[in-house]
Amino acid sequence: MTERAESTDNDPLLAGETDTRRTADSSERAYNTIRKLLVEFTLKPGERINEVQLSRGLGVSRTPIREALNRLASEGFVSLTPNRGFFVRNLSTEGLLDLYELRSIIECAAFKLMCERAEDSEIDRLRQYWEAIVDGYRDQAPDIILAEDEGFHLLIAELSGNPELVGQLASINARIRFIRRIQIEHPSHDKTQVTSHSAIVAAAVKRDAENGMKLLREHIEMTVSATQQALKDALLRVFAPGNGADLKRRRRARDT
Amino acid sequence: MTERAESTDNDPLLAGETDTRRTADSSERAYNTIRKLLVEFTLKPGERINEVQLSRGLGVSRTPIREALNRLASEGFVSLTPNRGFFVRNLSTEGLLDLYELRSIIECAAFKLMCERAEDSEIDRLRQYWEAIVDGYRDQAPDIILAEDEGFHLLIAELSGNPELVGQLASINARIRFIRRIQIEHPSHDKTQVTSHSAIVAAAVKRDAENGMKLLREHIEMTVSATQQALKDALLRVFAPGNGADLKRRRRARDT
DNA sequence: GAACGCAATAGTGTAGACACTTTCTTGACG
DNA sequence: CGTCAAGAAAGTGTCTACACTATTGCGTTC
Repeated sequence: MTERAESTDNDPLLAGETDTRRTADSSERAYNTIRKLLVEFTLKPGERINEVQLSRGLGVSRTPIREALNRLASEGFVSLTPNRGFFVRNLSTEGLLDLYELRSIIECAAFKLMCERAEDSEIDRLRQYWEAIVDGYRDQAPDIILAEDEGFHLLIAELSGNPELVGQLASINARIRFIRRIQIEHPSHDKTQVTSHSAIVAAAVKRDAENGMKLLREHIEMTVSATQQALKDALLRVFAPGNGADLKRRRRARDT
Repeated sequence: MTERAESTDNDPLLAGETDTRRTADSSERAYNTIRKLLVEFTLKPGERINEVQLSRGLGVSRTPIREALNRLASEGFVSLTPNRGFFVRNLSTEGLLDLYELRSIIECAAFKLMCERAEDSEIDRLRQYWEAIVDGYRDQAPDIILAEDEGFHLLIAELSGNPELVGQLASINARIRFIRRIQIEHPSHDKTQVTSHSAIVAAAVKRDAENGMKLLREHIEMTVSATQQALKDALLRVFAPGNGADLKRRRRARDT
């Protein structure tokens, strides 16, 4: 998924850009809005998406809604079954593990390639990026931490020199972002990320691919278990017994 | 124990489905048809896609055409610029290398995971798959070779136990399929794949992750250079000066 | 009282129309 | 002659309408 060519003429190479579509208007706004609804669990996992209702809510017709949903389907947020419509895809604990595993694979590969190919000045850019934010890191708002963290890892991907890796990582990030946010806000969130990142930067400077990959792998794995717990709590909260009013008519629970 | 919290009915498990869309009708057919047009270079790299023309050609309205194009955009086949429409994305030589690199990363990781996790019976499934086709492999039609080859590599991804890897690989395959076909049909195509695959199977049986990954990496890298030449020839053929009839109005030839 | 079938309702899938933007054409002006 | 401008043509983005499918609700039968 996902790249997009930007402007005008066809920029010849597959422009490593990261996000593919830009419908400027309703369609784009619909995409962003619906994505937010998904990310914030306003649209709940397993739930059927009512296009008409959504289109009323957003004040546009069903056409841009459907375009946005199609895009979200390609990106794995929702699924579409023939004559029944779109459903919110639910990321189970298991699916989450798979995604994190993929992320680990991509990031480790990116780190290795970065060590092999990046200019010294580029590596230095990574160092600078981290040093610029490391001090206030712990104290930021969750959204800021999240953005800075994603930025750090994305920068590694960029320095790998392979735009496809950037695209992949960005796409993965988008899918697990809501969970990461939940995890960051969760009481169990420890701030060892700071030391992890510093160590990773150090490995990069030394171009020690092996060690850096190991650190990355551990860094990612470390968050997984915490995230699992956070996810479980979040799902419990969203589907807490007693607020059944939300799920008006859910007789058939088979989804995805 | 673990998941299966009490969210009661809607069990939150993600059905690890891999592919998400299924529009059954015009939209699905449009998707397949357009994708074929792209893969076969009927729609040429850099070219602007005319929705009206396409919809006439397929005998449907623009609505399903646009849905298909949106999907193809998310998958990287085409790009969309705001008020100008969809363009055929052109895979440059450089972009091709990036894609192959990504493929190599995914496949190697999948192989390793397979070695770690797969049941013996599953590994045997891989062996059987290959043995069943190895004999007639060289003599098949290009499309068959391609499908069998993809099937082989996809099976490895499946045996990794991570559906995300399967999805990623499938998506990559789709994007480079047309080039692979060109390469298979190209005179330079040597059939060393047979021995490569056999060696990879052997490594899998021995669960020798290191060696298998090395073989895979070489196997993929080996095809890259051949493919590059094949791609160059193909582009030359498609854009050959003198067949301007095809491109009715291409005043701006600035592409690729 | 429960299962079945049929009508009514809700919802998706596609078509066609219209508004607005981009692109092309033509003609005037330097 | 070349440049620019204005109008015409082509094309996209979105809306509304309608057909067809799935779902719900109700009445009938056993």
